[in-house]
Amino acid sequence: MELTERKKQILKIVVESYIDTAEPLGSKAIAERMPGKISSATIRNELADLSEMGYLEQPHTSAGRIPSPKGYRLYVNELMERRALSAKEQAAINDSLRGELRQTEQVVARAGQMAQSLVNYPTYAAADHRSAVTVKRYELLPVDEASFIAVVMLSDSRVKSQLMTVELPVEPSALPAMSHLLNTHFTAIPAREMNGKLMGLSDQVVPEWFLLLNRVVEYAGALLQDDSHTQVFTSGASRIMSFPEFRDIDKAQGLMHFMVDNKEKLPVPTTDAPMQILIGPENVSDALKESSVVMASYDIGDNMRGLIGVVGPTRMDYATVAARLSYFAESLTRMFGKRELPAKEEEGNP
Amino acid sequence: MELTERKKQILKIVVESYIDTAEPLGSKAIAERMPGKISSATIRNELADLSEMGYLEQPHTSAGRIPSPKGYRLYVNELMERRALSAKEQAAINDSLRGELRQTEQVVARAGQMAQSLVNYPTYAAADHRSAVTVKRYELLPVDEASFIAVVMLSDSRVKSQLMTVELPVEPSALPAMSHLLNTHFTAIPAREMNGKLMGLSDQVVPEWFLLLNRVVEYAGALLQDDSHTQVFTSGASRIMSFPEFRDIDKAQGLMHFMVDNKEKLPVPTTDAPMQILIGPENVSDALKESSVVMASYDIGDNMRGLIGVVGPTRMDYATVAARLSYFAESLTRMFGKRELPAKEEEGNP
DNA sequence: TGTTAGCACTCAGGGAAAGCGAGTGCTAAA
DNA sequence: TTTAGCACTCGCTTTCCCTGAGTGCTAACA
Repeated sequence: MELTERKKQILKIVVESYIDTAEPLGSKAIAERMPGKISSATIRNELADLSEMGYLEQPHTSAGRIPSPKGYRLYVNELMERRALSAKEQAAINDSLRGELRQTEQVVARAGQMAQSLVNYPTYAAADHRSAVTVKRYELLPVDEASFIAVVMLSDSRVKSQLMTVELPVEPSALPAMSHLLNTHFTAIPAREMNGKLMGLSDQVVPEWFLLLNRVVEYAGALLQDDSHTQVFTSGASRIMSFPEFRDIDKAQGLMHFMVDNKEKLPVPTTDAPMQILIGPENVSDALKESSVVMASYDIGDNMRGLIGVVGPTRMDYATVAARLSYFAESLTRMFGKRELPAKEEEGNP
Repeated sequence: MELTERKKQILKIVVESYIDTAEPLGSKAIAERMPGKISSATIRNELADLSEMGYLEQPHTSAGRIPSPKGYRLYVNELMERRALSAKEQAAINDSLRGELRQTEQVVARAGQMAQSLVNYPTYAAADHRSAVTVKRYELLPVDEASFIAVVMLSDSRVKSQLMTVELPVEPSALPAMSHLLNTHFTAIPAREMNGKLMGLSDQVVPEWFLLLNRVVEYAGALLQDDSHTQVFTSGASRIMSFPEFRDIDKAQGLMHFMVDNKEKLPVPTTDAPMQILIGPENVSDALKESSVVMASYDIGDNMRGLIGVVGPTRMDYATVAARLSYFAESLTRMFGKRELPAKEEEGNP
């Protein structure tokens, strides 16, 4: 059976109406919205075809039609108008970005919140390193005879530091030498290579240093493997419950549990595309089988990628969300994509 | 009217049964649970008295009785058995604390999660500084000709650092002198005094330094006022929905919204008591008027206080929650209360 | 004076029955 | 291929009734 233009048009009407009202749409209502004059009987024939082809479903025999996931997919791929944002909408986004740009570390969380207020669906946000982080430089600062500060500079220009106390007194004059040793052997390598390495250097290392160096190396290793940069933030999760499809408490709970207590398992993009949409059963997690997710990514510095996800019912307003989210992501890239504090790489420019 | 022993006993039975089943309890059922043989008619007389005194309520004329907030309050203050934990329960808590103690900064979040699994109600966690944080020491480290690392050590022994780039070249040799200046004038003072101070020192400051120093002072000021230590973590919030009193989607949403999107407004202790309980309408926030909150605090280091809160329906199992939570808070104080890296105070011991 | 038995009364909750109405599929004619 | 007509389906809502748990009150009892 062929998917004629008219069928597509009908599908589009059904999808958009259902997005709007969450009510099934019947043949008569469709007929009224079709351009030209077509009778409801004709529409019924078309509807039967569309159902047979799997683009529409019927909640029960005597109800109107609603889109199936396959129907949404076609809508998103072909039918949806890739709307540009109105000047007003763009201004709203730009306004929300103006001002409060904080530490790189907080950009992600804020971005999620802003997106939330833009799209009016729950959102989540996270960041990922595009390539492995390594240590760029160590610095040890004396504090008093029993403690010192370890400063670790990472390849993505983050700087981390920690106060450390050791049992054996620290000889302040020895710290530069130790820093040097660390900088020589423990930079630009992945965490897993760090573990054994100190052992291998035992002939070069004064035994008294060993404990202290070990502490620093352990700390650096923990930083590299630290998953706090993988931390996921959600905003407006409770809004889920205002959608009629989640008025059912058990469904709502399933989704809420996922969004607030299992954030880490929220989907991440599987492609490099600037935007990706997962519709209902296309989601891997069971909890999301009745929801859709729109994801967009943006650049932070030259080595990180931020992610914003929007969660909603399968009938979410893809056109609006996609338009706003992609504009927002582009704006973020524009703002944070080029590091305002360029990190000079050791290898340098040719 | 007097609150006789028997009345208290009846109240206790009603409260505990209602905590257990969330169902109103009738005179007959109460009579069966009373020691000795008392007829349900007698109980009914007592119930009428207790209702009149405001300790019990009736959902409707022909239902049994349920406790009023005043009834819960009496229960918590007088009737509840302050249970000690069984050895098994204590062991469970100790086990959960063993092992993964991370950075001080993460203790709070983990503590909330652990508490969650202990009490089976949603929890929240936060930390507060008992006294104002100030900067204890600055250190500026050269990176390259246009950037340096600012290391700021705070009075609570946290160490923060940030990479900074300045337009004017940084003369590495000048950094120690700048550090010294910062350490002389910008330590041990509150953030609000920092703002103007640099201006007042303009005669002592080489003009070229000004920009750079300003950046560092601003950074330090931001750290002191940083509210990230006021960040609130919640665990298991979605569990709220499994209580019958929150099967109503709108109630559930109200509370969820509060817990996941308005965490900052969750109650904090108003007294120094190790544990505080807020019952239903005793809560200030409207969203919590039908819930109860049990809060406990513990020490982190010598200058911070962690908070754990448990949120549940008014009929929450106060006895169990209070017992577990206080034991848990005590354990946390034992673990983190004395800083394992003692921060030497400038003033020192006498 | 407190306790108990008895009794009429109340009221939420749970079906069953009935009516409504939106929407369908099918048929036959245009 | 489109349209009008028609019988049929089925989820929702409303109404009504019944049941049973639980009450308050009264009068008798210890």
